[in-house]
Amino acid sequence: MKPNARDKLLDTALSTIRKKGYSATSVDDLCARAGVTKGAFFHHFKSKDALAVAAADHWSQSTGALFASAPYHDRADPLARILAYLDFRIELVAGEIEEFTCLVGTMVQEAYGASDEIRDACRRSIFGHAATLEADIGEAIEKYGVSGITPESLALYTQASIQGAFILAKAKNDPDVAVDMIGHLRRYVELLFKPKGEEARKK
Amino acid sequence: MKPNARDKLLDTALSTIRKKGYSATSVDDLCARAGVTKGAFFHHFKSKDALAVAAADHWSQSTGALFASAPYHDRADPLARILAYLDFRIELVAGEIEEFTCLVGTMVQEAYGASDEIRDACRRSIFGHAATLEADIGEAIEKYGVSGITPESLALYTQASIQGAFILAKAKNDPDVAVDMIGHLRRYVELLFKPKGEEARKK
DNA sequence: TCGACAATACCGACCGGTTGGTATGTTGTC
DNA sequence: GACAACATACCAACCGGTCGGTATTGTCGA
Repeated sequence: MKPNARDKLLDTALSTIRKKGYSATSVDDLCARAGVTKGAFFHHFKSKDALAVAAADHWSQSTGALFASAPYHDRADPLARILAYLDFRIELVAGEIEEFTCLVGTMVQEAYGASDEIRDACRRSIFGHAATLEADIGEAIEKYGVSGITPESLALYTQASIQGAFILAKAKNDPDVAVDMIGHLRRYVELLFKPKGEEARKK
Repeated sequence: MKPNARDKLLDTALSTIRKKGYSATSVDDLCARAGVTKGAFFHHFKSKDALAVAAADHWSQSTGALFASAPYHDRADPLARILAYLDFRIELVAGEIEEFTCLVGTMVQEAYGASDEIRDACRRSIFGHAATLEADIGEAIEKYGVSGITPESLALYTQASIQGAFILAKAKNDPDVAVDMIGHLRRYVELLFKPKGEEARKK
């Protein structure tokens, strides 16, 4: 089972851009790491920016598969599913920083003003993943009678908090701070859905 | 009052790096925008990375002055001060994206793996600003009898959420989503400190 | 008050290496 | 023999950084 040049470049792009950023990652560097030639690169991608768009889509696909098969969907209660999702996000924060941070969150910061195509690919990835949370949030809102928020808005806020957690982890060069930040996000969700006047005792 | 080359370069760096990212901003570009020559650049900064560190420190200083003189300190109640701070942050989200997003949040994503000096300058800026919130949070925790969180942790979480809000605004190319995200952060703080007889009694 | 000197601020041509991108093969497969 | 999948060689523009030089300012003794 031999991966072709295109797949090797895409996989290499994910790790390299996450570690060095998009602009600082050169085509030559990518080719050398992937073990392919420059000719192969421009055979599969018409430009460096096109590779970035393809990498963002590849990212959407692989992370989509990861979350689709994650265990948090099993819970019967919609709030439990949301909290289990956040616990899963906490579990993912492990090892080196470039291994758990977000490709598209990193890339959009650099490229939002330079390339509409890259920005839009990153938007699709982030907002698309957020959309997968909306059903559970909507159910929880209805079940627990919460008012004043929409499923879309809260779903996006989970992603904002997690992206921000990655920034702080990078700044401090310490994954633990990201775990702490997602813990706050988890507490927010608990407080939001906590039935009034009743203390939900769990864990 | 004629600004010297160093100050012009620093001011230019803030806006340019916020718009294009650090790696994509060339020394020539900076010099052209600032109206100075390359000789002047390397007279004042020994390298491009040194300019980045100086720009981060300059950013810390100017934002520090902005928040120090902001009106939210006037409130008598510590929780009111925190909420007024968040309202102030919401007010700041106006105009073009590159005018309200965070220089060091953008820069640390690119440079955390490439330069310890830049990463540390960004860390000082973010964590230093967060530290200015700790006193108010500490007072509010004591006054409202909240347990389970530390002032440092919550202060950092405000910054994480705000940084994440900027990422989403960039991805969507829409400042409004950032306002919505900071609104969630504000709601979290309200819920955290809302007097709850039952929870205050226990533990 | 002044000239001598030094330090600082700034200039712009220049350098070697790297950049994204192209033009032209070569190879394997149907 | 057509076509996709690569490889090789190459390019002009650009990159961060250097260097020798000049203009301006500060200082201090006479």
